[in-house]
Amino acid sequence: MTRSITWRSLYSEVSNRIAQGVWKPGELIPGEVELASEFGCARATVNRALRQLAQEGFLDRRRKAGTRVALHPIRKATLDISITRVEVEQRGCAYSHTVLSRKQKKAPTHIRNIMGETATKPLYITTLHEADGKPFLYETRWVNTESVPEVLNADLSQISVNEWLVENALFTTGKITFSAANASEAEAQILQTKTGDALFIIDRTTWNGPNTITVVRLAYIPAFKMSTKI
Amino acid sequence: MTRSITWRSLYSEVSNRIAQGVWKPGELIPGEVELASEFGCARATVNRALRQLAQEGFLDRRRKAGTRVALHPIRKATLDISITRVEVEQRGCAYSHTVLSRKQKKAPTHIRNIMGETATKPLYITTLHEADGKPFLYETRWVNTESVPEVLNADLSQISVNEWLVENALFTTGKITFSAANASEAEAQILQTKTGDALFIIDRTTWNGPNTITVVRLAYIPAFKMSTKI
DNA sequence: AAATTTATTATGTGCAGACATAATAATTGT
DNA sequence: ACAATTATTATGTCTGCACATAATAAATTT
Repeated sequence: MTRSITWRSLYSEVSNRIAQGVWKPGELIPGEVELASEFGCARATVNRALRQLAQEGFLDRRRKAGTRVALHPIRKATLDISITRVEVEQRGCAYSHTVLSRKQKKAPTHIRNIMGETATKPLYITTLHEADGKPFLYETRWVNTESVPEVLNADLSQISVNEWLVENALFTTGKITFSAANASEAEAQILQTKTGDALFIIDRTTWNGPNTITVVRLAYIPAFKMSTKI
Repeated sequence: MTRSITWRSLYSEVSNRIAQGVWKPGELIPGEVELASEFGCARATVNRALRQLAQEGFLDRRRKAGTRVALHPIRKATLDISITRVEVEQRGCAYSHTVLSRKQKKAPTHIRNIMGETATKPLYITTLHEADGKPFLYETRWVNTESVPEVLNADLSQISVNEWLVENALFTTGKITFSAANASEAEAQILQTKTGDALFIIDRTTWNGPNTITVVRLAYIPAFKMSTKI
């Protein structure tokens, strides 16, 4: 018996037709029923392939209107946000970290605006993450002690806050902002670089439902690059 | 007749169980058959929901081994990489651009290493993209004239290279690198900022099959931030 | 005990058919 | 001419079933 068409092979075929310009941007491609008969497979199989391509931004699909090749192929770059230890280890480096400070205190206004006024006395922790013993990432973090009271008793010398939170505080949504900033004098000293050097910055806020869990700022060393395929 | 379970409702239910810790990180959750009977729906529906959750990094699924809640929920941050015009317009600003230079010349070594030695005399174009008339993004781009010879005749005053390439040169794969860099004297002047200011940098290379299409570096103004939800 | 083979099992995928839904086109009423 | 209503249609999704595949566990041989 001949192997039947797989949705992946159909996916490839459609990709190729787009890549080679057989179907041009903005153009309406044949409907699912027509493609199913062309390729001799079930409509569900066509649907699976086209849905995937649409999700990846290659196609625009709308009921009744049909399926078009994306006019402005909004490529989606997917960045894997993992814990810092894994990030360092994936670069083939030995990971270590040092807790620089840790205290409960009143948050400054801009943090209270994010965490809400109810978050009295959050925990403020600064950590230096190291790759092969050299500075890699300076993390400044506010943890809402009302959402995650157990953090006050956690031993953060063995496992970083970063990792502790991932395993102990679940979150449903988050917001990430990427930007660049000049290193302040303090940051430069901690990261062993020069004041004013351009640092790659990630600001991240995470929530579990309506409750803010943590607000964190990650300042990477100047040499840091974050790559992904599209 | 009662409405049947949708894969989205099942998706929500499973999300909640993870978020609320009913199913904890690393834990094995019930199999598809069992869930299907619990929720009174077909296995395909369960599969659809769990597959989606796995794709988003909440679950780890392996044949025979079953489905587990992700131990290190590697959150995937998805950035939409669209053309600059759209990016500016989405910020509610009026878009314009100025071609600063445009000539065919021998590429420097680091560009030839990427584009390949065959790419003789690529087109080098520098463009300033403006939001509400003010500098927004400085683009320096090398276009492989062997892959895309038509670019030599394109009128890039009305439509930016960026946009022209998206519509005229299809690409199958690409690589994006995000980093931070201090503005050079020339960059600072073009972006109307100060030398040394931290700029958010995106380097992007795109290919169509084995052929390099273009190598581009985007230097954003210091105030630039790139956000996404996770 | 170790290595190899065989069974088992949960997910992965394919099919045909049915109905749901959203968006558009055609029709009707004013 | 315009607005409101009614088809029409392509995608979206659910069902029930079957077989494929990968990974593990069990059984067997060496």
